[in-house]
Amino acid sequence: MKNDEFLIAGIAVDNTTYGFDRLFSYKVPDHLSNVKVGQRVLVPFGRGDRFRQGMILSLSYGKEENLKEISSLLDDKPIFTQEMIDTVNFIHDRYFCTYYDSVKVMLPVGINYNISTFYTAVKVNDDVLNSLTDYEREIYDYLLSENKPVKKETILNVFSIGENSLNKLYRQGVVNREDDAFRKTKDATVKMVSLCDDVDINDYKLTPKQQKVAELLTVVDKASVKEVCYYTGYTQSVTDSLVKKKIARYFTDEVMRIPYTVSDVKKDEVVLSPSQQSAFDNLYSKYCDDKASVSLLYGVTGSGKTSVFMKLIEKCFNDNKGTILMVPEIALTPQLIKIFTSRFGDNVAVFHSGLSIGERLDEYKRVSRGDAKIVLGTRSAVFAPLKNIGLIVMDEEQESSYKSEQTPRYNARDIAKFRCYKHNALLLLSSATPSVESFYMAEKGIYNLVKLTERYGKATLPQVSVVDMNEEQMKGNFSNYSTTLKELISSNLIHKKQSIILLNRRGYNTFLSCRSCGQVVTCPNCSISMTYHSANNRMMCHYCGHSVPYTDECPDCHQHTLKFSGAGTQKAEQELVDMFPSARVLRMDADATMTKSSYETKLTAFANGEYDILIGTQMVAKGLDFPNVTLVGVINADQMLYSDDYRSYERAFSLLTQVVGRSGRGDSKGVAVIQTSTPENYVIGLSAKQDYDTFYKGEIGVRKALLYPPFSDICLIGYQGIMEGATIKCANAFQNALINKIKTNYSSMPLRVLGPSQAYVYKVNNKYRYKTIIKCRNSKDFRSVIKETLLEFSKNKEFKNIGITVDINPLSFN
DNA sequence: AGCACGCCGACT
DNA sequence: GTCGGCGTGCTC
Repeated sequence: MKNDEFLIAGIAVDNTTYGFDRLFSYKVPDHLSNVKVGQRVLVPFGRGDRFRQGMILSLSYGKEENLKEISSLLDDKPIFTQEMIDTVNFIHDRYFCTYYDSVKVMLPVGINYNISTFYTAVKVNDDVLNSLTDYEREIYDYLLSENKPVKKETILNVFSIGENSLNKLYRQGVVNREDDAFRKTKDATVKMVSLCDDVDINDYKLTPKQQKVAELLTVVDKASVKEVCYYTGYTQSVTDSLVKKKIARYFTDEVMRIPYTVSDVKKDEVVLSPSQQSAFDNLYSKYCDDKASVSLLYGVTGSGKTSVFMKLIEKCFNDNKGTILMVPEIALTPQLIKIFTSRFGDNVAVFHSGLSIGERLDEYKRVSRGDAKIVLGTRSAVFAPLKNIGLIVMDEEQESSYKSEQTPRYNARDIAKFRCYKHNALLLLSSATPSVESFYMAEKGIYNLVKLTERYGKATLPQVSVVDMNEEQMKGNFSNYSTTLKELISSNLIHKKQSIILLNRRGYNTFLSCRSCGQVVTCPNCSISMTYHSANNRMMCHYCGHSVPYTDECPDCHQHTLKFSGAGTQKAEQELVDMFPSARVLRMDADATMTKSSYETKLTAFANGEYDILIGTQMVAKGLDFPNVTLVGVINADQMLYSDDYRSYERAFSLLTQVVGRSGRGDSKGVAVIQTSTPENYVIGLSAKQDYDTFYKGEIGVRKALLYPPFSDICLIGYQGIMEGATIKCANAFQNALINKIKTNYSSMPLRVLGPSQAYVYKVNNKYRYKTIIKCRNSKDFRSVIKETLLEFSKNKEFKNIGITVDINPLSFN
C-alpha cells in the first residue's frame, strides 16, 4: 500500500437488477479497517443513500475518488470462507444472476436482514407547521406523540396514505428518516452469569444466599441465571446483588433451538457384504488420494448403496473432515435421518424443510462453527458452510429436485463438483438408475464407475407383468384396474400383505367440462384447465393458485351442466374403496392439503401396518422401505412416457424401476403389475426387467442422433410479457441479436437454434410466454454472449416490460 | 427495481 | 405563481 492509498471493498449489494449489477466499490472507513472478505455490511446506495445490505467479496488498496463509505457491519465475523466466495462467483458467472442473488442462495432464510425505514417528527417552528395541509399536520402530530421512530409501514397503515406523502414531509424537513436493518430471525440467547475475573469470594462479606451462589459459580465457572435459580432455589435478585457488588457479571450466550439429546450413539461396525466391501474399497481409495474426483455408484434397487456410503462417511468423519449427504426429498427419508443421528449423534446437522426458520438458522450455525461435521439435507445442503469438505454424496443423483427452478437456476451436481474441486474432495453420485449424462461420463472414464449388481440379503427382484389396457377395454373393463391387478390386490388383502398403487400426476387431475357447450373450465389467468379438489370443494389452477368455489354452472353458456372428467387420485381411490370396502386405503399426493410432517406420519403409519393399500403419485415410489409390500401396481404408465421433452423416457424408466423395486424388499417374493395402452414401448419392458444397461444403450443412441445432453447442452431462453405482440417481437429480436453476435464474434461456435415458439403453457398469471431453445456447448464464450445480450436488452426501453430468463440444461421445456 | 431530479399542466 | 404529474437516467 502506498501512503495515499486506502482500503476499498468490492461489495455485492442486495436488490440490484441484473442490468446494472456489479461489485460496487466502497471506501472502508478507518474504524472498520479490520473488515474481512465474507462479512456482510450496510452501505448507502443510490441518490438517496438509502441503506442496502451487501457482502464484501473483495478487498484491495487504491485511491479512487468519490467513493461512498461502508456504514456499518452486519456480522462481526465473516460468514463465508474464501472457498464459499469462490462459489458465489461461480454461481454468478454461470447462472446469470446478480452477485447478491448468489450470496443469498447460499444462506438460510433466517439469516437475512430486512431493511426498514423509520420516521420521526422533527421540532420545527410554527411557520413551517402552518404551511402543512391538515392531513400532513395530523401525521406530524401523530409522530410527535409517538416520540420514537415509527416504521414506515405502520404510518402508511394508520393513515392509509401512499409513500409520496411521507417523502414530501421528509423533503420539507418536517420529519426525519432513517433506515435500519433487522434480522427476520433473532439468535436465541440466554442470560448467563459468572464470577468476575480475579475475584476471590473470601475477600467479601456476603449474605448466606449470596455465599451459596458465589460458591456454585466458583465450581461451575458459568451458568445460566435460570440454572442458578433452579439449583439454589433463590430468585434472580441474589445474582443481581452480586453483580451490583461487581463480584459477578452477566453476559449472554447463544442457545440452540433444537435440544440435542445424544442418545446411545451406535459404535458398531457397518457390516458389508463382499460385493459392498469391494465397492467401498474402490471408493475409499478415491477418497484417500488427495485429488478431487467424481465416482458414480451404480447399484440395482435393494443392493445396499446406503451402507456403502455410510461407511465412507464414517471414515471421512474420523478424519475430522466434513461430509454433505444430499437426498432428493427429506420428508420421505426419515429412516435415513434416524440412522445417521443414532450413529453420529449431534455431529449431524439436518437441513430440513420441516424445520422452522429459526431452527434452520441454528443448524446452519452449528455447521458454520464446526460443531456438526455431517450435513444431511436436500438441494440447498450443497451450500453447507463446512470449512474442510472431504466427501459429498448425492443419493439418487438423477432426481430432478437437485435442479433449482428459481434464479439462480443452479444444478446442485455442478455446485457439488465445484466445491469438491476446491477441497480436493470426492463427489459420490449414487443411483439405481443414473442419469444418462452421468453414466456416459462414467463410461468415458471421466467418472469412476462402481457397480453393485446383486440385491442385498435374500431379497430378489419382483416378478413383473405388463397388462395391455386396450385388451381390458375390449373385454368391457373400463375401470382404472385390470382384472389381474384386482385379483392380486384381493389376494394380498387376504394374506395380510400390503400393496402400493402408483398413479401418474399428469393427466390424472379431475377437470370440469360442460355437457351443453363442450367447454372445459380454464383458469382466467393461465392457459390451463382448472382442476377440482374435493378437499376444499373448489376448482383450482396449479400454475397461479387461482381458485373458485365449485358450482355446476358453466362459466361460458351458464347452463347447469358442468361435469367431472378425468381420473384423479381421488377417483382412483374411490374405485378402490368401492371394490374393496373393508380395505384400509391411504392416499398420498402432492396436491392434497398435506404438510411435510404429515407425509412422514402417514408413511410411518403405513410402515407400521395401519393401512393395507397406499395409493398416490410419484411420492409413493420413493422413501421408506416397506418389507411387507409384495404388490406394486402402476395404473397408467403412458402419461409419464409421452410427455414433452427428451428426458421423459429417462424419468419414466427411473420411476417405474424404483416403484417396481419397492415390491418384495422383505422375505416374501414380490410382484408388480404395469398397466399401459402401449405395451410394446421398450421402456416399459426394460423397467419391468430392471435392465438399466439396455435402456442406457438405447437412450444414449437417441441422444447422440438428436444432439441432446451429454452430447450438447440445452439453453432455454424464456420471454414473458403482458402484451403478446411485444413478447413475440422481443423473442425474435433477442434471438436474432444473439445469433448475429455469435456469427460475427465466434463463427466457429457449434449451435442449433429452435424458435421462438410458444411455451407449452403459453399463458401464466396473465403473462404470455415464448421460448427459444438452443443446442450448444455451455462454454465461457457462449455464456459471455448470452450475458452481453441480456445486458443489452435490459437497457432497451422497448422491451423493458418483457422478462427474459435463461436456464441452462433445464428440467423441462416449459 | 427504486429513487430523485426536472420539466409541464391545473389549482388556491 | 406552486403543487404534483410522470418521464428520464443513475446506482460505487
